[in-house]
Amino acid sequence: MKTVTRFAPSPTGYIHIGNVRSAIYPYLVAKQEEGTFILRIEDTDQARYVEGATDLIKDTLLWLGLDWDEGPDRGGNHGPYYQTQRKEIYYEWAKKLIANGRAYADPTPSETVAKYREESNKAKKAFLYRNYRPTDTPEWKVGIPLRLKSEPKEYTYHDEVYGDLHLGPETQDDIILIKADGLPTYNFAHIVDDATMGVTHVMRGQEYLPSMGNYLELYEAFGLERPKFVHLPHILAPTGNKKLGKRDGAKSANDYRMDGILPEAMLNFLACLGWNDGTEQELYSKQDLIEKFKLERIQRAGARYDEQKLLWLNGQWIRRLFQEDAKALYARTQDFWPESAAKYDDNYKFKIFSIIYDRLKTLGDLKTMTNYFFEDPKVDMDVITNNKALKKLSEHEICDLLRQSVTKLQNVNEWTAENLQTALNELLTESNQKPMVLFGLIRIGVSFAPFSPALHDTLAVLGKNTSLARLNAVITAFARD
RNA sequence: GGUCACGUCGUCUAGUGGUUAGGACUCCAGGUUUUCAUCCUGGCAAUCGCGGGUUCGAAUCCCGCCGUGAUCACCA
Repeated sequence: MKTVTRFAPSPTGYIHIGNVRSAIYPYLVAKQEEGTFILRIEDTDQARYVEGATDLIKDTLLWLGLDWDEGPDRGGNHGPYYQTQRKEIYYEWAKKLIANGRAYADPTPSETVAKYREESNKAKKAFLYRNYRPTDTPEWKVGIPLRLKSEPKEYTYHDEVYGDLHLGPETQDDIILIKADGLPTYNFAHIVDDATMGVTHVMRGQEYLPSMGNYLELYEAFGLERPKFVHLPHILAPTGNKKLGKRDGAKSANDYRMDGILPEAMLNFLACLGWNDGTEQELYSKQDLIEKFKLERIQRAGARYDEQKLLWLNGQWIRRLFQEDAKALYARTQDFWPESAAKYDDNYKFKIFSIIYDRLKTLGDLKTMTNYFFEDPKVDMDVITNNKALKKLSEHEICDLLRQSVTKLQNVNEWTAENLQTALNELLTESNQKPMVLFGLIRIGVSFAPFSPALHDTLAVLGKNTSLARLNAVITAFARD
């Protein structure tokens, strides 16, 4: 049987990164078995529906490279892929249940149901509606909630992550199948959809584990074969033990994209949060993941969301992708340069990127780390006088050193990194200074930045005119004092 | 309260009867002739939730306990 998996989000806003993983794993399972990955939009909750949320979700999936085989924009043989467009299918299935006496229309007003619930809560008992099942039920029609007529019993099932599990009769209840607004509940719709779409692996968060009793009963009532169940552990918030949610500041994938996190790193990070292949590998490409992912190696305990590791992974990916194809990676940096870079061409920016990429944690770092390549830095004498290595020198000595440097550098005819390296080394012996002092001084004089790439690289990219002009500007500033 | 699940360094984890309990992130120290970062080397860090048992031997098997979380919607 062909493997079919699905990601079925609700368009109630952006999907935060904690939920993205439940799209990644089904994708990997489908791809590694040359199966089908379906995107289904579960938009049956009209109250929480957010306009544009579907686009946000699609963007996120596309950014991460999780393209779906069937679903919105792609079509497929099992559509429609929006639940609100599948009403007729649900009604048809509902009628099967009514016909064999496993569902009934419930005329009980919701206020009364609420009262029942309150009673149970007060008595400190789990609320089971079947204890209040009405005896006189009308014929079902849209407008009246349709409930499952549960026949509670023991169930045993296998979960690919959690192993063999069993559920007692107390877990089954007369759940609502179709709401008064005529739309199905998740509990009912997902089973019908998965069955009609041929889904072989039901993958979702572990919060659905307690509802399995009801689902198992539904599969049975429909005479359906059970799909494989894969419940995923929660991703925990950075602090506390609760699952990560928007309230903990769980950001959207788009937030990370704008911060300059690479999708490769995000995919790697999320996939390995609660999963590993048993080796000591840390860096996984999408292809690696597709080849090596194994459902049974998913952790059972929740994994804490640790942004530190994401950042590290991102740095690793920046370096790796640069080695693989520097130009291609550079092309992805367009939105991350400081404003002052706008008037410079790609050639110049690519040179900068080439000497600074290996100290970036995110592409966003470009914004703060490259300013001095595009505009002359403000000459700030304090930066020099407060410098640890330069403190010991008098202003006079510093000035002399600067002049000596300018003279030396002026004689570098072909302004290349190699030649500069040579000149700089000669200058070191001639001036009889420590690298910390001499190079530190030139570095600051030319950038006034807390850190920068290797000095000879920086000077080479900056160019002869700019480099010398900046050093002269510092000399002038000293003379003025 | 009922039901279910989970429990190895601060964090992510390896580990399925015999290991000095391994790796990664973070942190610290040293090195790579400037800074920052990369990279390399080394270090700190888990009495394997606790208590019993089985066994010559247990993180690994059994029992009990504790802790944590999820769930008990006309939300998904």
